[in-house]
Amino acid sequence: MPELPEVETVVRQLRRKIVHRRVVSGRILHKNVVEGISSRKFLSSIKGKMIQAVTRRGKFIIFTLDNGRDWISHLGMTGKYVVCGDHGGASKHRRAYFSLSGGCELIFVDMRVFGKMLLVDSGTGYLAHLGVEPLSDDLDARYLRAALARRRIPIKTVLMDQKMVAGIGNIYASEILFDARLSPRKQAHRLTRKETVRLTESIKRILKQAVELNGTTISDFRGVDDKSGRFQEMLKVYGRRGESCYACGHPIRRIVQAQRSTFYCTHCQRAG
DNA sequence: CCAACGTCCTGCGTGC
DNA sequence: TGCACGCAGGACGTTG
Repeated sequence: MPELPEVETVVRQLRRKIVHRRVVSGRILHKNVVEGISSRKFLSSIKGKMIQAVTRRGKFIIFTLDNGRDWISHLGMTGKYVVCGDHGGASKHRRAYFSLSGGCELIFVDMRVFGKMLLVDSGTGYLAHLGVEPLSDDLDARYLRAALARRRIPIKTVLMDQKMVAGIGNIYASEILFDARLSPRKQAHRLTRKETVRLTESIKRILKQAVELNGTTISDFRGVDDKSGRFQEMLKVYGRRGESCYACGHPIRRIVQAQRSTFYCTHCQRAG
């Protein structure tokens, strides 16, 4: 479900509610949720530990524990965390349950079970394969130009490659390319210097705006406290197949790239 | 090294 | 009504 803005929203909400609480007990309700070790081992490793911080890297959530280990979680397509009996905790798609100190409950709900949680020693570099954080200074036109130069695939597909830039998914890839007036079909290595600068600016502008609006709520995405994001009101192309482009009036087209939907305006985003 | 494709899951809407 | 199929905000392993 979530891309960088949604995960950032979740992390900020979780931070307010669960930092400095201890894990009193827990239950894993689906066998595929914990990766690498058994559910039993996972639970015994986090039990009694305090959550010192909640942070984000790409689309991963990191719960820093006070025993030198990180509890890392990915929401997959449909995962979400519900805290303290907030709306949604009673879902039949509950996959994990944690009782925290102070009478607080943390519940992981995930219909499709693509979400994951695992435990790593802090600083082992489990997330080291991820590319730069798009909202940090690490992402600039120079970095992007070098990264794109060796890729012989469409720019849309490259934008979603977490090893290049971490956090962009299917919705924001389309929105970013519309903002940059670039065709999603253009081969990555064929972007000009000028286009690369534009793309860099669009990545930052769109993601920053989406974070400010608490992400995009389509179908069932909700923040931890069940508030909707508001970026869906800003979507210019995603999910708008056949509708008129707000800029030029031409119909928005849907194509499939790397088995994912891409939406774009063939007039505003001409190849070439 | 790179690119393309299948797979892990469940549920919903659509059309026959 | 039933059923097959396409679609869904992701990532990774295998194959060529």
